[in-house]
Amino acid sequence: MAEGATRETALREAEAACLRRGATLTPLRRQVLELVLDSEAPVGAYALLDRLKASRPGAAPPTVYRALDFLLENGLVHKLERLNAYVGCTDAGHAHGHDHHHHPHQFLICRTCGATTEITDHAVTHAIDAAARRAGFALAQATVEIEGTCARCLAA
Amino acid sequence: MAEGATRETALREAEAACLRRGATLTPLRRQVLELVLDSEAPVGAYALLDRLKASRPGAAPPTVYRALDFLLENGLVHKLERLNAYVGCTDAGHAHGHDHHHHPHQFLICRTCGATTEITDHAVTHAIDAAARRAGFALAQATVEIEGTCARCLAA
DNA sequence: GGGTTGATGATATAATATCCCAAGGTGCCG
DNA sequence: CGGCACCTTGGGATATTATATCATCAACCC
Repeated sequence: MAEGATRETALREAEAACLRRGATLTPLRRQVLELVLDSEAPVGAYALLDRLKASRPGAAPPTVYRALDFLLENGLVHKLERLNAYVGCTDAGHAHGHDHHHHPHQFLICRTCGATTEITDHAVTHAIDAAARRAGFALAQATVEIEGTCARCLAA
Repeated sequence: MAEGATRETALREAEAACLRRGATLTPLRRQVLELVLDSEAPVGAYALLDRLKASRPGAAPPTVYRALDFLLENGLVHKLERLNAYVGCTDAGHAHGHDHHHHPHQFLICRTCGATTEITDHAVTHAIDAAARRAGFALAQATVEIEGTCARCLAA
């Protein structure tokens, strides 16, 4: 995120995805999405709320949580459970391949710089599917959050 | 958990593990561990606190969080990030194979009955290791939480 | 005794998330 | 037009999860 071009692309794709799904990307929701996309690292709900207040003084926790719920539902952002923070979905256009909004994905979270990378590793996905199947477990969604040190911080 | 024999075994192994590690399983820590082991499903910190108060009226949030921190450090319990809840580690004796306390593991969480199963699937572990390596990422710890419906609830 | 360390007690506060009710807007249908 | 259903937002209160801080106490070492 954060390189200008990507942000605009992501926003355009978000609007297209909502259109396809019959969902409405209202100004408020779009603004929260912009705030998430503008963050380098995962961003907490209350940090979003603070920034939102600059243009909407009346904003309260439910304001941002409702918008986040919508964005999560529609696969436009993801939540990092270990951090209680949110990131934009960078798997541009995944909706083409998936009717459902929860495409399989994993995160690499750097403990040093906080940067978070979304990946879609099919070997991981398959191994998890297989493990669930072996346990007779019907998988709905898998959370994979890998913590460590990113390549850039290792170099430094 | 929760079948009598397992509980006692787990407690004995916990004491042995602490001994090996030079850590002290004090009465308080042991009691919190018992409370976690006695729960069928993952249990929240404040639920533990309520139960703890029965025998320790003065207990406060830090009381239980400090005990949980110790138990997490020593690999005796795990935290489920999606649920903000805690379970006993059922990988009995993993400390024999791992000097460090964070042995690789995954969870299967049933949305219907809440039951949570810890598994250690080497294919998943390897796939994650490989994905991290490919990204030049030094893995410290991976959180894998698989949500869905367990075999028993599927049958019903 | 004096000093250090580790564990606990106790109060307060921070950070994250949800509930509830009301108000406005939009479209649909009679 | 009027009424109704639906979705979205406003706004306040509250619930839930987690940490900060300072004091106390016991064990141990020298």
